[in-house]
Amino acid sequence: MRSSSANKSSFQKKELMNSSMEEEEEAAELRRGPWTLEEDTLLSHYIARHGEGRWNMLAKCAGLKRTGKSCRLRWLNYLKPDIKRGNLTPQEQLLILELHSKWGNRWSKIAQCLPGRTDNEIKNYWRTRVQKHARQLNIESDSKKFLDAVKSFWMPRLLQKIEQNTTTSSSDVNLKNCSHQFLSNNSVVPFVSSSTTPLPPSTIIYNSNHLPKEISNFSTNPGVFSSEFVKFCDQKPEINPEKQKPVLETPLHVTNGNSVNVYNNSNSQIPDDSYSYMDCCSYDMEGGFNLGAPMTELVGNYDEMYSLSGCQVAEGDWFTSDLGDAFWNMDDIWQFRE
DNA sequence: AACCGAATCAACCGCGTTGTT
DNA sequence: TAACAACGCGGTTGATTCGGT
Repeated sequence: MRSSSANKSSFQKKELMNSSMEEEEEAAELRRGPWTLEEDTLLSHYIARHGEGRWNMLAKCAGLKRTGKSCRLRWLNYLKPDIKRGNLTPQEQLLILELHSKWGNRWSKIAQCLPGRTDNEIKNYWRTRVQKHARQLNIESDSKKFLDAVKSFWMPRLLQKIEQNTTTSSSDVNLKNCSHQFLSNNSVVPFVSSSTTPLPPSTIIYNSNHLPKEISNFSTNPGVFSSEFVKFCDQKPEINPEKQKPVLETPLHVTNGNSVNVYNNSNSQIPDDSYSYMDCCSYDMEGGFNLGAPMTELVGNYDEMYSLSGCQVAEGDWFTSDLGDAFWNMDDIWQFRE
């Protein structure tokens, strides 16, 4: 990338000087700072006609006095039609927290799991909201301590918020309105139910790398999907041997976006390698979802950290008192400006 | 109404990676 | 295989907005 002009002929040197002067002139002409409406229109129209890519050339051909880099960024972060505007939903926040705990600052990777959200937006969310609270608590935001606090207080609160939204929302809210399905190739598509049966809005299924293999082998009726909250973790928790097996009092229905699959204890359909990733689930047999129903027993070490319904925390943990209060009082976390 | 600090977020920058010649 | 261009990512900056006094 970095070239030296040493050992060049005088002709070459002259050429280089000319080209660098041209570059300087070009650079002087280049616009910086906020984009104008006119520039946005130029860029959008050009991409609509010619597609994206080759950004430097695109910038010139479109008549934009911007760097290719700047055009790319403007398109990806702002102009692209599928960009989602507005505040992050509790579901999205929850996902960010979980994925960040797994992948760290891999913003673009995290963004791939949140359709319509950009890496920049997620990065900003993390820095302005999450890190802010870490600072307030005098904890390093990348420390285990903070991670524990997030898992123990923040995530349950988000889950609670999701539950609350579920109760207050209409029962015929379809899952497609508020959730996404994470497919095995890591791409994410909005869930579109083939059924007219109302689906619970809080269902999240993600990181299907670890979804049971059986999922694709089931032939099922999509209309019977009724798990209230099903979540799979990509990160294998430390398993308490005595608690390894999830207790499914009723069959568990899991959707991969295309079909619904049923698991239960009796026929051991949940493969050993996958049930341990099951974080929590609850199920209402009757097709609706029953928020009053007890949660099915949690699996893995997360159950010692919290339960979905009660947000219980093991006694004696360092964060249960003062710090816990600090977290509980972070009401701004749950405020969503419209 | 004016000021000021904090919060937010769009945009920039540097650098590593990937693709092309 | 080297050189270069383009791309993409993560960190940082700075303009704008918000909220309190």
